[in-house]
Amino acid sequence: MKLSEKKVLKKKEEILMSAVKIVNNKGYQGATMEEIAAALLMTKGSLYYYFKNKEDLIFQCHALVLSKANKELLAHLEEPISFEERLRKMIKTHIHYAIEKKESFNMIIKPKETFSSEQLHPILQQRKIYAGYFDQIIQGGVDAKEFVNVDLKIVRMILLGSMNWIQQWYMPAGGKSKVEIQEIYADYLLKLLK
Amino acid sequence: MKLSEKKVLKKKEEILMSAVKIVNNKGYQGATMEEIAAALLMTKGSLYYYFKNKEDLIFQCHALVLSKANKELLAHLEEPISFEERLRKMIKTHIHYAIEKKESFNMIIKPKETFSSEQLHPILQQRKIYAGYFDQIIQGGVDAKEFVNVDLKIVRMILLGSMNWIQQWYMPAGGKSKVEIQEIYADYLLKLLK
Amino acid sequence: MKLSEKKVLKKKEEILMSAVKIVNNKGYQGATMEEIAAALLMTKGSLYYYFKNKEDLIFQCHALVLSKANKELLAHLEEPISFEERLRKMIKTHIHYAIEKKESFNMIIKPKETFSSEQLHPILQQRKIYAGYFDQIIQGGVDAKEFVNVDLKIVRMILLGSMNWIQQWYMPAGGKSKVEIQEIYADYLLKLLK
Amino acid sequence: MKLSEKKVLKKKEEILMSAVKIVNNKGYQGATMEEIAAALLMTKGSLYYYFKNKEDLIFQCHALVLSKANKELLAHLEEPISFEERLRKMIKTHIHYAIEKKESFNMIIKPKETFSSEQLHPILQQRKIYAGYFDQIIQGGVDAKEFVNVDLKIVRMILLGSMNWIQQWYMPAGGKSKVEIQEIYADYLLKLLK
DNA sequence: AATGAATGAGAATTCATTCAT
DNA sequence: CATGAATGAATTCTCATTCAT
Repeated sequence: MKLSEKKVLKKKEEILMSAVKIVNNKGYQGATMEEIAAALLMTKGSLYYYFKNKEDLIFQCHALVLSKANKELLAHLEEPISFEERLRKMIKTHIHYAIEKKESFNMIIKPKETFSSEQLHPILQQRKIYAGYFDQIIQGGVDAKEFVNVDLKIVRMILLGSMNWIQQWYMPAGGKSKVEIQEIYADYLLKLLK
Repeated sequence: MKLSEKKVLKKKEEILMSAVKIVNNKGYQGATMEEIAAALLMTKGSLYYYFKNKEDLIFQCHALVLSKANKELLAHLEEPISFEERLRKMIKTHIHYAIEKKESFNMIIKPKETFSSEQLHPILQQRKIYAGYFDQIIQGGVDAKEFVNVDLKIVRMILLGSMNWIQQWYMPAGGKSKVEIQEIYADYLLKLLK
Repeated sequence: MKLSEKKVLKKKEEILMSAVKIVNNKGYQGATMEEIAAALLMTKGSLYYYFKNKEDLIFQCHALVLSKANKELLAHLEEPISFEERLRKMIKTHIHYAIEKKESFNMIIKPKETFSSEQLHPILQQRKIYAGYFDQIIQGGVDAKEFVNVDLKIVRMILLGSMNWIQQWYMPAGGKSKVEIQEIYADYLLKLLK
Repeated sequence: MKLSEKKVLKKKEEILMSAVKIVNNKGYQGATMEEIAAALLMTKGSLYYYFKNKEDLIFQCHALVLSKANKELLAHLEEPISFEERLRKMIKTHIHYAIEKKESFNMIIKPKETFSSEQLHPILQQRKIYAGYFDQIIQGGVDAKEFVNVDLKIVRMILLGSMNWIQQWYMPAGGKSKVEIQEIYADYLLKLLK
């Protein structure tokens, strides 16, 4: 890869990182190319050098965020500790994302009708992988008799659903800290598996 | 109230019921007045006879859905049965809404940045009331020693969050039926309180 | 004329009197049928019982105001006093209209491009008659050697123009009273004829 | 100032010059963005590249015209000739504007209720300056005993009012020429000061 | 690589007008 | 007579997209 190509890639990611925040606050329709460009001190026109069109840009936002989250989760999966400990870490990681990277995170959890089906497919694929990591740990725990036998899919849905919801109400200022929430949620959610 | 006023109200509700579906599929920005009107075999202009502007129309969509959901939940609250039974019914009702009235339901769970704060307030107020019904039952159960002592707010959040998530994945065709899901969810979620 | 017809005429005038004010504040395009109706506690639709359309309504506003002003001026014209005295009275009357009936008055002085030429004509005709009254007095005064010989049309234009302008700046609260202005203007303007 | 900024300014002025004519023929409400754009062989959308919205565009029309008129008048104010000569020149300049730049001129004399008060203020300020130039000459003439003592404000109002009125009746084709009118008006109006 | 300028296809909104009741 | 309801054309405004420089 030539240096110039690397530069382009870096710039692309820079744009995506910034765009993620805006798209999340305003939604697909609400976010304007103008706004995305302005946040980067660029002009609208320049965005079209890097991305084919708006849909493409926003699609790549999703892809970027998802692959990052997946990578992080995968790391936990492979740690040589008990299933309960591993699931606990995954729960904390997920909550961390849900709270600290709220903007990016939203992209994972609702790809919506925004995309043409050809673009939607790889995103859903990634989501499936992400969910699979949880399934592996839960099933592993059940097999190892660490967890009681459960309906795998349903329990995973309860886990993810309840955690995804946190960002709807979490306020850094008042109430519990992120760490407290991580602990409490891990405790309660693990009760489902005991 | 005069007959004419009643007629207007009925028409308004008719419009809202139809609009809810569209707004939910396309989102606030994606739904157009044209489309909303067309679905009712009206013209754009007519909508403005009933609603001040787009924001007003969509705001009233939220208000309508919320008040209906609230009413239904309240009924369960007052039944003369054990707290566990009542909570079970409320869970089932909530899931029923989340699945069957998916469109309307979405409006309740993300009012977002769509609304001017003056309109947002009454919606949040209604949401608070809705959440309060769950709190009452949970606290009641704890006081009556039916449930173990829990962090009220957190548990309620886990309940609602996990249930709200159902609509993201539920597919009537394959897998479990609504009734099954209602039962399974109720079982699992009640484990948190035991 | 039947009683019912009289009633209609009365209602028409009532509408016109009210419309004049609105049209004057907002201009032809700015004034809406809605607003005109609302000021009379009627509905838009009802206006169309009395007037063919908006243009017709506003045209009749002009006609009404002009005919009233003309009638009043004519009275002065025929008083058995010196030309100077008569002109003085006419000046005062005109200023009175310009200040006190500002809204109505504006209609006289700028019929503009608002009207179709067929409607514009009678209005211009009336204006000509109004101007003619001033011409008669000035010419009469010149013939009677009360006034010096002047360019009739130009002087009349200076008179009317300067008086029409008063409403642009006159403020009842501060500065000179209406009566003072009437006196001062009469004094200055008569200097042109001496 | 960079070249590009200058270009924008030039284009802006080009648009304004064209818009002034249209706004004047049709008024604020009557003139459409479509029409203004078409006259410049542009599209509606482009106007919004240069101006925030219609109100902004029209506001800047006023500002442009006023500042031009003010500059011109100021030049006369400083000529080293008698007060009478200077006032005569100012009268002629004003009449020239009223006749030849009728469109632009109208904007000066009636800012109206069109503007939000925050925009209205600077316009009124400019008008005050314009009027002040006349006041200076009149007062100067009085002090220098060239003119008789007069009510400064009233006389200035008579001057401006009568001249502003010219455009209501002046027809290039028939009757007197512009130059004749300038002379006659100057003669008559100066009589007020003698 | 970036930008400034322009465009055109919608979108929301307004309002005169109509008409059945 | 009056009105409520509906309409549709006109108008303002937005924004993704293009392209010459």
